[in-house]
This record gives sequence, C-alpha cells and structure tokens, in this order.
Amino acid sequence: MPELPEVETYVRELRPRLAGKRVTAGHVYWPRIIAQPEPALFLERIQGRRFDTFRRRGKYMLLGLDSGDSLIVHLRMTGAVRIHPASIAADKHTHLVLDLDSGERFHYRDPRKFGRIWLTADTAPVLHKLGPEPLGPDFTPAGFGQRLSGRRASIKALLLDQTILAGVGNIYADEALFLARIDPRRPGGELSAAEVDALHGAVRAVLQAGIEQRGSSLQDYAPPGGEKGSFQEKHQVFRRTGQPCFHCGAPIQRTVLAQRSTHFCPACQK
DNA sequence: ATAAGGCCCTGACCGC
DNA sequence: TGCGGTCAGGGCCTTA
Repeated sequence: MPELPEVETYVRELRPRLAGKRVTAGHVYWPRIIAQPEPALFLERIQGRRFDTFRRRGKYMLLGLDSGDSLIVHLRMTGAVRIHPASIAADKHTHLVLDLDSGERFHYRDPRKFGRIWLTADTAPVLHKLGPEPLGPDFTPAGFGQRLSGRRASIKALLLDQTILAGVGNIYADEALFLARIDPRRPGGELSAAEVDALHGAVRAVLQAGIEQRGSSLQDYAPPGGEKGSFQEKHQVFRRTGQPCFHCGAPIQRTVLAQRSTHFCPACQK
C-alpha cells in the first residue's frame, strides 16, 4: 500500500531510470487503468515524448513530459512501475507498457487493477481536492485544527481523508496516532489544541522517518530500484495485533474504523 | 456539508 | 488436492 513515503521513494528512484528517455511506442492491455484520455489518444499523445520532470503530490506521481503533458500515476494498493530491459515480457498483471528509446520498457503492473494513470497538461482537475502536503509549509497546526473542528468522524478516518491532508494512508495514520498517544476512535473535532499540535508533529515525524527508510515493504512491495524499504521494521503498532506495545507492554489491539484495519495500544493511546 | 456504505479487483488464506 | 467463501483496502460514487 504505497503512501507518501513509498511514493516519494518511487519518484526518487524513477528519476535516474527515466529522465531524458523517450517513448517510442506503447500498449494498453487493461483500458480501465487509463483514466484520461481514452487509451488510443493516450498512446498517440505519449508517443515521441521525453520524460523530463519528476514530482510527487500526496500519493500521486507526476512524471512530466517535454510536450507539457504530465503522466500522473496513482498506484493505489498493488500498482508497481518497473523499467525493464526489452527482454522481460509483460505478464498477465501488466496493464501498460511503454517502449523507450533506451531499449528498455516502462511496465505498469497491478494485480488488483485499482491504480489509475492520467495523461494531461492540466493536473489541477486530478489534484485540486487534495489537502496540504504534510511535509510542506502549508501544513500547520492551526490549519489542521481548523479542518478537524466540528468533525464527528474518528480521527483515524479523518487522517485518511486526502482533502484534509494529502498522502497519509493506513500505515502512517496508525503510526502517527500512536506516536501522538491519541486513541484512533476519538472524534476528530474533540481533540484539544495540544493534541492537534502533537498529531501534526507526529504525522510529520513518521512520514519523514518513512522516507528515510525508503518506505515500508509489506508483502512483496518494493520501489522501482528493487531494493525493499525498511520502515516496516520500525512499526510500533501496524499489523502488530496481540504483540506487546514497545512502550508499555500491553497487547496491541485491532479494530475497524472507516472500513480500515486500525491498530493501537489501548493503554498508551487515550 | 458530513458520514457511512458499496464498489472495483484478485491473491492469500481458511475450513472442509 | 480442490473448492467455495472471506478478507484487504484507496479513492470515488451513491445514499441518507
């Protein structure tokens, strides 16, 4: 489940593998993966274009082309991008292949087919609903508190809401709430100013630590370089149900909030 | 406006 | 071994 640290790692590792390379041809094997424009036009517009800029916004990768278009990629749950030698064949889960002038190929592979890819000169319609970047200057305790005020949904659900904050997913939400010692079940609007402040700091801290570890590698997830991230070794609560809390020893508890597995220490998080 | 639930998908896992 | 059933989960859509 790629979240902000995993997507950031993705962009960093794709840059040296893609920069300056030109698309010579392409093939779409599962049309629904292409959100915009329709696949035939998508291939027509990307052909002959060269990758030149590499950015991230929330969990979206923005791969800029010399035409002014951006290839926007959202990996959702199981999406993966690889730059393979042409000798590696597309398997049944590979839904988009772009031939590159380097002799390599860009593969988009996604067993669950949840990911989406856009090709557009105007990224705003795709991204405009996103809240602030958690590691950027626009994410402030005051603004965060304002977005939470009056909300009755659980703070866990609100952390997953990309319009409040862009880039946090299930792993980093649980980890941030543990670091801030806040019970994930509490209504977001009921957090005190001090708690909002602590959570703001905790979100930044876990995301920054995640980036430094090159993300969390669960199941067979790995960034495009192939070397797995290691933040999963630092998880305090995520998928540690029944195991002792590293802080107090109480068993980590699992519940479901916003239809998502939620892990927390019932003793530490109030 | 907010909250909650369904949907898309398929590999992994479970019980028989 | 095989098979049916259940689960996971990000973002979007519908419903209340």
